[in-house]
Amino acid sequence: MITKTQEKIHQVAMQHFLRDGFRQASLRKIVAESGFTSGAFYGYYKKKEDLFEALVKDTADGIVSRITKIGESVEKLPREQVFSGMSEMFESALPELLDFLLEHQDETRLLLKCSDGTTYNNFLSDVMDHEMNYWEKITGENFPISALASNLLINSYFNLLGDAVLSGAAREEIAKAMRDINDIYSKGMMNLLKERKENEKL
Amino acid sequence: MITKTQEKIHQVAMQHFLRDGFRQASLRKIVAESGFTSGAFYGYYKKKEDLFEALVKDTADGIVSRITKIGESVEKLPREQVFSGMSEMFESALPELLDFLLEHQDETRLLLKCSDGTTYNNFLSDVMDHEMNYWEKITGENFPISALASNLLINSYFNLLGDAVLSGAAREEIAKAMRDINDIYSKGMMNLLKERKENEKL
Amino acid sequence: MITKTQEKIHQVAMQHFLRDGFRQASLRKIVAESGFTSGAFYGYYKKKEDLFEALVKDTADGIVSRITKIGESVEKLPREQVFSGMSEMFESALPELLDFLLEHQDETRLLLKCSDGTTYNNFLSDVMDHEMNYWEKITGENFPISALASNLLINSYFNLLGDAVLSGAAREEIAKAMRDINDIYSKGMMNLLKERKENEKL
Amino acid sequence: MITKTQEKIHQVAMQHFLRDGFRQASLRKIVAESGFTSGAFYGYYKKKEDLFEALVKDTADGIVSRITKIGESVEKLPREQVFSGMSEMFESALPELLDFLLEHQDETRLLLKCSDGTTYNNFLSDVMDHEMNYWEKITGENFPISALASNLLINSYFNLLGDAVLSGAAREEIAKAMRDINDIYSKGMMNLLKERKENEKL
DNA sequence: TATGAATGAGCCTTCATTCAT
DNA sequence: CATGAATGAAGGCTCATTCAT
Repeated sequence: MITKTQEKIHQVAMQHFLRDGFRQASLRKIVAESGFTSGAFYGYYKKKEDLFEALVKDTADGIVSRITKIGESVEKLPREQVFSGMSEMFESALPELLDFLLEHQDETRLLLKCSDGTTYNNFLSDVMDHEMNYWEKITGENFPISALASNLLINSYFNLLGDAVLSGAAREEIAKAMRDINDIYSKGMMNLLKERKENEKL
Repeated sequence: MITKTQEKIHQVAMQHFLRDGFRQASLRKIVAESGFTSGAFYGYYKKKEDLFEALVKDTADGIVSRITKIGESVEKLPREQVFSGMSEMFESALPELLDFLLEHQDETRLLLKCSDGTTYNNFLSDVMDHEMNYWEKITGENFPISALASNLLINSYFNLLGDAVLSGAAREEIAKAMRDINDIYSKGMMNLLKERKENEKL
Repeated sequence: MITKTQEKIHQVAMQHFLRDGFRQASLRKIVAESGFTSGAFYGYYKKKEDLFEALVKDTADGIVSRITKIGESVEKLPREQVFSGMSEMFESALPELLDFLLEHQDETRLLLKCSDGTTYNNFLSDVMDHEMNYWEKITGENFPISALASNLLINSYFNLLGDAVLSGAAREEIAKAMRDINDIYSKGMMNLLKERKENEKL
Repeated sequence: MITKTQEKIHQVAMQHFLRDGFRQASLRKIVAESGFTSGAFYGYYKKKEDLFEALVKDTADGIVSRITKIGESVEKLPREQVFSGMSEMFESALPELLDFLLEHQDETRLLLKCSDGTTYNNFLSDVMDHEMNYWEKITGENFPISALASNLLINSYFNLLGDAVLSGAAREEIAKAMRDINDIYSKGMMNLLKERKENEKL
């Protein structure tokens, strides 16, 4: 399905895109370093960006589906349990997402740091925007933070996760850090919720 | 101190840099759209990047000094109060930083989103790296999260702040969101700390 | 090994370099007049200077090797015969060098008159400097002219040869002139040597 | 007659022209380093080249007149004495010319090595061409070397003189070297003449 | 499938010079 | 006398892409 030629080009392109970013990377150099000519490349791809997509698509889709799954789980929760449930959700969904990202670190970096000039630019934000309806439930009458705040927090959380994966630390260290961070987020939110409710009663 | 010519160039450059990013923006187009020739530009600046710097320097310096000031305040706290104190610190320092960023929204966006190809690339991360010694105090024996986790959190916090400012929301809305988020962070951390201490006693 | 395209570019470039010198010649004009675009050029060469080198390298190497050969012959002479021998050496080596230069007149002119801005700038002086150890023998106890004088003379001789070749005169006329000039040099030197020796005896 | 402004510009221009050559030197940089603006320059000179000329004219004229004087002396010699006389002429005229050149070393270097792009390009050759009628006498029935050969030799001699002056050696060393070289030239020529005459007799 | 020659637009920068003030 | 803003042309070079073979 994928020829030796493509394989070689992919391998070299990965290095270049990681090092220089999509736009700054030179297709001619990638192709030349792969041992082929420009013409050969265009037998497989129509545009430079198609090469980027080839490197990144599976990982991107995997991330989207995993994040979507988290969203869907949250959505299914009864409104009163959204809050307590969400933390557990994250906690239980995190390991798989984390493992997935760690197994595709290069591609993740491509998506998050090297995609300027491609449709994957602002990949994470776009995903979050797209799935935002899932998270909207946590905003509302029973919960006191604004849509803006929750939006920022959710985004921030996934950016943080990306940074964690790309930090270069060992898997276990990252996992522990993320568990702690999850704790902080959820405890912080629960506490805020409780406090506000108490205030309301007065 | 700044001529009409520069003013016009700055104004047009701001639009182009915001739209295309530093690298992708064409100096020729900026200058032409400003109503001048390339040669005129180089009477004022030595390099394309100098133009970017001219647009951004004051804001960048302002951000650095304000963040540094927060760090220094935290550093001065006695170790036992770092934690409770830090939240207050942030809370009290935030309004000024926030106002500053909101007053220089375009420049802030330039710094955070359009600086690829300039020395301001990764501006926030660099600032945080540089000031990291201030925050290290919160990692240590009395506090249970790893250096990685605290590093990620601090970075994440300022990125979130940047996103908030650039969200386009009204100042008050942003300020409220940030106060809530501060609350969540600090309550979350205090809670985690307390819980861990209780666990230790057993 | 060399395409029609390169051939055409070489031909046009030769004219331009001869007329304007390397630096003053416009690559854009050369390429355009050759019937191609700038991009085409850079498929063959990495830099403007590489084009110059392509035109000139073989000739430059040929000159260096021929001059080196003369130097080596001189070096092998026993000290007492350096002087009488050198003249013969030159006389016998000259025809080949002269023919070589005349066969590559354009390239020679490029090297001697049009190389400003390239590594071949000061080509002849550099060659002479590099081979200077060969000629040093003629300076010393048995010979009365200073290192400066001999250095100047040797340099002058080869510059003169270059001028002769580039004079536009017919081969035979040039050859005859050079033979006469060789005669003058050698007779002049021998005479000076003899006279000084006689003076010493007194 | 020459203002402080011009003086300063001249001084800086001299350095730049010596270092970079006329063409490669940047007028803007010269003027700026002199502490003035481009506009100021054009109050004194119409073109960049005029500045070069201002630096060089007196020296160039001095050289021309001195060389012309040598030529005129040679011209006045009766035909039979051209040969023996010429050597003396050179020998007697040399010191003054040499001193003149040494006193104007910078200007001489400008003329001989840095004048590309000005009317002084090929200054020496042009002078020699222009004065060539003076030297033609030494070619002819009584003298056996061709016009080409004598032309080359005369040119070569003055080039050598220029190199000597610019060698950086001490005045006395240069003078001695030139005396020796004169000797070689004249002895060589006399000898050739004598030998040829003897051959003719046979 | 792969070549490799060629395109054409674009890049940032430098220059000598002019001219209104 | 000097300023300094502006010109306008030119410079070498890189790029993604096309296409006949």
